[in-house]
Amino acid sequence: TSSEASSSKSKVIDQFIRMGFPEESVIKAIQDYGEENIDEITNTLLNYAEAESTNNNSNLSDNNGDSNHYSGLSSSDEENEINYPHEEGRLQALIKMGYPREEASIAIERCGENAGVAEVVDFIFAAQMAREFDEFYAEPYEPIINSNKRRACSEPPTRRRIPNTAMASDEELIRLPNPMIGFGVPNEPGLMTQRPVPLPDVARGPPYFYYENVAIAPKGVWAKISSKLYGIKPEFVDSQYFCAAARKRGYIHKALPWAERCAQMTNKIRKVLEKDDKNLFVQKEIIEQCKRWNLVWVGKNKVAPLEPDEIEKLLGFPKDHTRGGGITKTDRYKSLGNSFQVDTVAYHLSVLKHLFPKGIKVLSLFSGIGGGEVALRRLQIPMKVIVSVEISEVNRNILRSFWEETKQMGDVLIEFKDVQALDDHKIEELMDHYGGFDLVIGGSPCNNLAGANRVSRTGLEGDQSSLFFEFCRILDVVRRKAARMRR
DNA sequence: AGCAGGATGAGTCCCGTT
DNA sequence: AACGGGACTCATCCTGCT
Repeated sequence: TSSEASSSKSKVIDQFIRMGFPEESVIKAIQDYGEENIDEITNTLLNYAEAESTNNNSNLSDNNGDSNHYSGLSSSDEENEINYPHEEGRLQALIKMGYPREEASIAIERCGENAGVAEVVDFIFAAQMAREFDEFYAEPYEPIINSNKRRACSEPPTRRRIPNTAMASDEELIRLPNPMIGFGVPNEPGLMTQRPVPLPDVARGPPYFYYENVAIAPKGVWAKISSKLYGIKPEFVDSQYFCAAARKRGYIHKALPWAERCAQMTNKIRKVLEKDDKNLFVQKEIIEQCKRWNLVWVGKNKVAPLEPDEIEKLLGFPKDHTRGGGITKTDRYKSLGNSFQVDTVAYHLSVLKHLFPKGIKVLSLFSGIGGGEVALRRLQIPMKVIVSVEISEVNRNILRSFWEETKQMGDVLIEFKDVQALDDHKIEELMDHYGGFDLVIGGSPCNNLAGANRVSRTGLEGDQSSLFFEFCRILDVVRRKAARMRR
């Protein structure tokens, strides 16, 4: 903020501090490597962070308050953001930071006039990483840095050759990370794993899209999904890091299991608790059972299954979101069970906030009770257009009443019953009418993938789960049409 | 209809031991 | 490496009651 010369430097520092690294470490790393060697700095900082977390993770309070003002998503982000209103200003800043003029100006053009310098820098990084990713295809070496073995990635990126057979099997095997904390979680600055792999070139261009399904699917399913979605690697996250609901989803999210049928169990537990001898074993057993059946404490010695209201809250929906309009309790359980966890999705979608200040146009497939829409509203991203596809009537009613209640700016909510009814021609027509879509979002049916299914766990080709291919089809049409519209 | 209870089982991964 | 036990899972179907 003092002078322009120093502001470009502090920009780099700021960026790392915002990623959760201690300020002094950042400064030291930059002194050691020079601010242009971002990769080296990142590796060094990761090493520090790992050493820190293994040595002592208990004495966080010893730090004085000054050093931990890196509150991930807080509004201070916006205040620190230095906007260069004129293209020339931003270009100069980037060149000063050491980026080639040509690369910088392309990035500025692609990011639009409202983009801040930090965003443009992100874009350049992504482009650089994408190029490296391409090399991988030309000349095989280990593509994915295993998050659990950070040591392997903290070394300089030596390119180890691996046999071709390993390449083939890698396509089949997408390993679930443990723990599933995604690319980092609010209030846990130290935790960063499994950053989504840089986008392959084919995935570039609008619209953004967001796909979700159960993490623990039959073997090969996620590899197939990934290959159909431009080879982008899935991100696996457990919502327990965002709310009190612990479920593992691939993207990306998590919903609640069916846990309302356990009257017997609650009585058993009450009886046990009323006895005197509650030894350690019994206590452990009780906690175990509560977790298994998803019971909550509702009084002395009393546990109970979750009410729909409570599930609503856990999943991040507004109170009574699924209530009313003649909806039965069973239907509420069912609809909620199939939904997004709003906080988790909102965290992922938060990157869109500054990209669409004037509103976003969304194609929402398998909308359900509108988890994606609620997440966008939570982020205060105005929704100009929602085209929603949802087969269940009760769910469509819920989404419509949410829409009417919240009065989005465009007042446009178009509903379709069936993804298959949304044919290619219809999509193009809608895109012509509204000027394209900014985001395609949806989670396709998990029935035939979910472990709890005893009857028809038939995989991605199953009756319902095969609708995933409709997601791909629609996304592809939207992308190609968008490309044509840009010309 | 709506609701609650209960039976139904396998694929996958983790983690400890051999 | 290989093996085995344990834990886990956006489910489905049927029954019986109100």
